[in-house]
Amino acid sequence: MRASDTAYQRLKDDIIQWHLEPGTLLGEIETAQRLGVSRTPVREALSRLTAEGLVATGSGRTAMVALVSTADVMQLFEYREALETQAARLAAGRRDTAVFEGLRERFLEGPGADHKPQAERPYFLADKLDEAIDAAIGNPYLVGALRDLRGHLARYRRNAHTNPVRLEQATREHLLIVEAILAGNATLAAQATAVHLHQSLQNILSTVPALQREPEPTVAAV
Amino acid sequence: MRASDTAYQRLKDDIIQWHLEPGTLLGEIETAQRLGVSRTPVREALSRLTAEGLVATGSGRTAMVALVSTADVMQLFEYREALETQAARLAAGRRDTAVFEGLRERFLEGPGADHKPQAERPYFLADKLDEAIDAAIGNPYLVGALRDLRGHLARYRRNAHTNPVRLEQATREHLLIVEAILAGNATLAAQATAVHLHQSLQNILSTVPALQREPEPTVAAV
DNA sequence: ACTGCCGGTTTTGTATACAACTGCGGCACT
DNA sequence: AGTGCCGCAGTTGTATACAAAACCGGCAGT
Repeated sequence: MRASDTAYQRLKDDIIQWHLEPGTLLGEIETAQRLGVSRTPVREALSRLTAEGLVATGSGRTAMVALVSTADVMQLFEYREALETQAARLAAGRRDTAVFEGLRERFLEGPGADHKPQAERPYFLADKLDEAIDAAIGNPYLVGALRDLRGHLARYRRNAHTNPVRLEQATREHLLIVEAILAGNATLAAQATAVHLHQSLQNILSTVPALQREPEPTVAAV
Repeated sequence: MRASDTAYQRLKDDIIQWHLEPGTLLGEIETAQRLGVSRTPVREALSRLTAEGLVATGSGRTAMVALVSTADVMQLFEYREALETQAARLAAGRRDTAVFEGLRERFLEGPGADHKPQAERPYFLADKLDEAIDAAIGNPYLVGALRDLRGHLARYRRNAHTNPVRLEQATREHLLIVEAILAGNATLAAQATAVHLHQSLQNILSTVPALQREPEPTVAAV
């Protein structure tokens, strides 16, 4: 494996798992030494992460881990809504019914049916749904954008982990999306997705009580 | 200005203006010599263009100008629909009425009113509309995605240039979008945008008669 | 004649040396 | 005391040397 790929993966993982906190400065020399490679592959890794939006470059080209904020997550979800409602709409028109039949049954099954720890199961199924939708739409532009988006979302997952009530609700929302896609109902699939995203955002915002009352998604309060 | 920035700009312009045709191989050494810089900035430029999707990397990491095809433009427009309908929807809720009033009047004015050659005027106004929408939504995720998208669209513009009837029709469609945004009617703004995109796609496809009958946007026939 | 291996050539990948720039601290001047 | 300039330290930007890997051709063996 190439050094630039490992550098990219390690940096991305560190950012997503909050080992590198938002705002952390990523000097090329320092990062290169930390990862045990030279500046060249670090540069490439930072370049890719900057394109994805996980790293931001301030004045003078200093790279730092992108900040998070209530305004940011709201903007992220506006973007997410654009992509995922379209994805659901298209998937409803092109899905392989066998695949979504399988998904539907797994969502209906009781916990533990597929040898997964119960706590991880909702995330596991959600990932499978994402994969199935990606495969169904088969549009590299859209799928690529969705992949980058998921990197950002993973950073906020940490905040939303803790609520079992929400987890069960999310599973029901996912099931509805699967059923709409299975029925070939594009409009319902898109709207069920929009509902799910709304609830999901509310849940994330509720984990940051101090900031959730921000009235309007104003321009980024970096 | 930095060498990597000029390399990026020159490559991007060359690709958009078809000086570099789709499929052209972009060897690092050759490109570096052509642009009069070393491989390092060329690498960064190619990296950025690859992230944008204007350059694709085949097996063995060889870079080449991304291909175009009927399937590709259809996929691009699915992605575009996701982004631009959401952009119009949000803009209707947040627009500065003065800005869109100004736009509306310019769309209604006769040709030549703003010292532009008549042929360029529709493109000029369309760009202004894009800028106004970007400013209104103020969402870096969405605006960034729209910017990259426009690079791709510019490549297809060349095919659509020639039809004055379509140009006039497009201007009317734009006017409707402006008026919907101005009225704060998010739903109408999104739907008017969808209509415009549909017509625009039809127009592009009609310029490639041999391929337009392709029944379904199947997986990219590279 | 075809297939698979092997070596050379050319490419990309990485490391590093050097140049240019940025930001900061201290100093002098007002 | 405040402000602006200057120089230094540390950073990023670029070029280039070298390493590794992929691609192509020819050759030999079947």
